[in-house]
Amino acid sequence: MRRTQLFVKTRRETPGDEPSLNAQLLIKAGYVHKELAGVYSYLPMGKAVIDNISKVIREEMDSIGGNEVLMSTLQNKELWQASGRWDDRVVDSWFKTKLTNGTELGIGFSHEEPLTNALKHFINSYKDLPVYPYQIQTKFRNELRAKSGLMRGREFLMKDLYSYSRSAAEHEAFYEKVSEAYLKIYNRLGLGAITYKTFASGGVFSEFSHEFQTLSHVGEDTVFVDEDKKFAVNKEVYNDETLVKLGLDKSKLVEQKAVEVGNIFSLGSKYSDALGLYFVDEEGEKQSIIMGCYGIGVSRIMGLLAEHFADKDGLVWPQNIAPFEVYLAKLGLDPSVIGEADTVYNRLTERGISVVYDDRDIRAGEMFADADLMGMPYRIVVSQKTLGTGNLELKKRGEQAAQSVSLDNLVEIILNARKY
RNA sequence: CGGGGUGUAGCGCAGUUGGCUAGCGCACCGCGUUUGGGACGCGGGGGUCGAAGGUUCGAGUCCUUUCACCCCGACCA
Repeated sequence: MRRTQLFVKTRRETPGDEPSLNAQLLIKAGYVHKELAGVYSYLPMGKAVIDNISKVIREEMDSIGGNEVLMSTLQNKELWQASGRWDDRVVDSWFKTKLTNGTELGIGFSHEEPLTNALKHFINSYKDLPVYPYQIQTKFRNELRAKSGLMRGREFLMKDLYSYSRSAAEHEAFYEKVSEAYLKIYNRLGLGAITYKTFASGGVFSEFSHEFQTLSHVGEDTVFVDEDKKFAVNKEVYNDETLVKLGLDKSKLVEQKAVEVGNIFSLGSKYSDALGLYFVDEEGEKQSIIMGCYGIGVSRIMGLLAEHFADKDGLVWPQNIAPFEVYLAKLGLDPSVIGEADTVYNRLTERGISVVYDDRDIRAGEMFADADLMGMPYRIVVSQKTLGTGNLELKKRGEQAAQSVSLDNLVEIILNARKY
């Protein structure tokens, strides 16, 4: 994309009402627009980052048998009354609204009830199970206090997967598969080394659950990490009895701040029974369905990545997450420079490399500052100087030195650097 | 929801014990000079000072109410 066709503009100054680094950087660099406290809109590059994160998640969900769906945001009150979750005393983060005729509606904060209800049209026999629907969709939660930029919003993007299994054993096996898929996702997002599967409280319907916690000084959670076992325990459930049960050595645990980037729950048959979703087994007997739910905060991860991969000059995206792999800077208005930059832009684009081409008539310093702030992994410069060498100038974001390389080499370097 | 802070141009801010035409920087428009790390000069446009009400000859400034944003806490299936 040409910079002259990209409507966003970077800012020099930090927004005064955003103390969190992730929101500061993403607003300054033109990735998001703040609508309200805890409510952000995604501008073109922010949308691209969301899509790139979603792509990783989607591929891993599909690989374990996920079926992607997109559920409605407006919710039927009766379904939630069936499970006992309509009452504000049970779920205090509801947003609710009304039809003009007075009928109350909910605005979805999760989707166990409507999804389970919809599946009643398709699940009858043991032959129809197991199934694993998931979606990447906007969730609404009326948090008392939004904070930490994109990391804790009232409206946010979440991947939610639900499993419907025929038995506890079948459920447990899938729960483990999801856990492994989650670790792959965090690896591919560049967070693998600092993300830990974490023992946590189970909420209402099960004794325990597992969270995935990424170590970060901006985290709201406290966990105790066993580095060797790559496992952690949330402070909420940290006690001697739990440590014994988990086989952890208290002396090896280190207390750390962390961001919850995922959570997996066993739900038993609470929702399937409440909504009347059953199956008939081989003997013709009606049986309960065992459910699980598995969440990943997509927009929260975007905030975390922005916060984690940054330096004093701005964002530093991993190559598979960056909205563009290349920031192509054309210096000056000399026709031969413009011609060469156009050629480079076309060649890279033809090879499937995503490029933002800064074709504006501005000074070099301003372009470089923008390139750094926006955080694309590669910066390529075309100028009178590079024309003289016959090569192009390539600089990786985060490194000081630039190198002089041919267009063909440059394409190879960028394509070979793709890890996933 | 308790406590604290802040609302002045798109953004960041200043505005004295109430005083005359509400300022500065960035951004934006025009002209010129510049041109490899956010250039400079000259000229210009943009404001119901968060909102409502009140006190006063006079309110950005004082009072009341209210809304929003930020922080701490509580909360976070």
